[in-house]
Amino acid sequence: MAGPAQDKDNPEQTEEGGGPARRRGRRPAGADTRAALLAAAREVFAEQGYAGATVRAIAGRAGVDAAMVNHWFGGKQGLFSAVMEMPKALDLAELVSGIVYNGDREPARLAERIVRTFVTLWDANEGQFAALIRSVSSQDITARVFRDFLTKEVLHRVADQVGADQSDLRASLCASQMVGVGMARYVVKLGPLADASVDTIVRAVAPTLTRYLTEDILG
Amino acid sequence: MAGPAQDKDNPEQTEEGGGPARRRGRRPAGADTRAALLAAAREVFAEQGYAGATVRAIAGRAGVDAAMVNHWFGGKQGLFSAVMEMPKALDLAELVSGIVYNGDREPARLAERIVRTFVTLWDANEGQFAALIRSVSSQDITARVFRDFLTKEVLHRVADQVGADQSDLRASLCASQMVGVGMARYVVKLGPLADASVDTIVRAVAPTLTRYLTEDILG
DNA sequence: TTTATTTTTCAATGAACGTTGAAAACGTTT
DNA sequence: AAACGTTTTCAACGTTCATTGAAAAATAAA
Repeated sequence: MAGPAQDKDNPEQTEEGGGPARRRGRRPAGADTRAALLAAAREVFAEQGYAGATVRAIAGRAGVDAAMVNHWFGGKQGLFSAVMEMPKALDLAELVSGIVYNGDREPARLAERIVRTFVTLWDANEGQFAALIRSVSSQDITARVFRDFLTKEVLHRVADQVGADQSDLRASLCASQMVGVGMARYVVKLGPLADASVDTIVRAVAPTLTRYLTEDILG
Repeated sequence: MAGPAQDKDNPEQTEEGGGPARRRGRRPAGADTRAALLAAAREVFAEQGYAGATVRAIAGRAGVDAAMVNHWFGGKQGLFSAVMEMPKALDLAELVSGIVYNGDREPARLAERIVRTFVTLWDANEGQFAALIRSVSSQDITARVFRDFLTKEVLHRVADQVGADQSDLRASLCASQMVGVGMARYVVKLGPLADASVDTIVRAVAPTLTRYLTEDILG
């Protein structure tokens, strides 16, 4: 990453557009440095992976000195652990609640709601899905944390809605198809799926989820 | 990555188990340093990502000096580009030929052959699928190269087998479900799919591919 | 054989990395 | 108001990184 001809290091410290140079010492009350570091770290780790993310870049985005990482989290690894124990879970969890606890438990419409909600959400936040995949595939412990979260907060709720047997397997199959669509549309950017409208994807994929939720899957 | 207490740097140079210390200068004929670097780089980039992979680690695994990366590829980026332009395509391409050019074009059996072949292959080579995903999601140009390869060498061949309309979309949907199964089984390691037998996965997933290949997908 | 060219390792370079200790600024307690 | 503890930046440290130039060894050409 080093070398003679390299033009990185754009300042981009915080939102203050060229205010007075920050003096040394404790800042005025109200600044939650710890939270700012957590938020910045979540972004940078997702964008760059663990090795690619530098402490200086994270601190820079949070608008504080790199030494604060050591002071608050004991080092880069500690910050990473802290990020992983709070993986921005609320948004997704609330989203799933909105899909599932709806009064309408008819499987075909439940499936359609799942597909449409997630594709619409991922379409709106360009790059969010790819960042999630990068994060999950970059380190083993990330995958473990994500799996625990997904199982507890999402799959079990979907499985509870369908009265069928093998509900865990059924919910996992649904998740696998949704992740596959995301990989094809946002990461690999396969033409036919990347260019398709939300409606097209719903028409194509929702029946697959319906089948996973209702039909006999084993012998 | 630096720090006071750190115990890395296990030699692990090449396969020669402690032979005479290699002398300086050109080595005897027959040693294809360029190819050795390419092979080592493919492994290390897949395992560590672009930022995590060091030139020293790659050269060490190839059994040569780190300076050879500059001599043969102009630097780390050049080596990465060279790796990506030859993404170990032959294995997968030949595999697909075996699945597709089989005489048996009946969609349901074609779908079953696809699912069984890929899951069996990925099961046999533990970590191969995860390494592929890490590689594809780590950098944009990797995703582009992989997409071009997948479209040309795999999807078009599958699409040619089914005489239906929208064959590109159909093949892409099949690929999305297979990638999703791989993510769930090998990367996130979702229990129900990670623990399931190959037969179970075939019974659950193959009908999905059959539907993508045959049924009316657009209203 | 002598000369030239290519291939390889070695040693060194400057940059960037994570980390640390001390000093400075702020809030809190006495 | 004075003392104390906490928070923050700064400056520096040692390490590791990618890269480079020169020397050494092998092959190729003369």
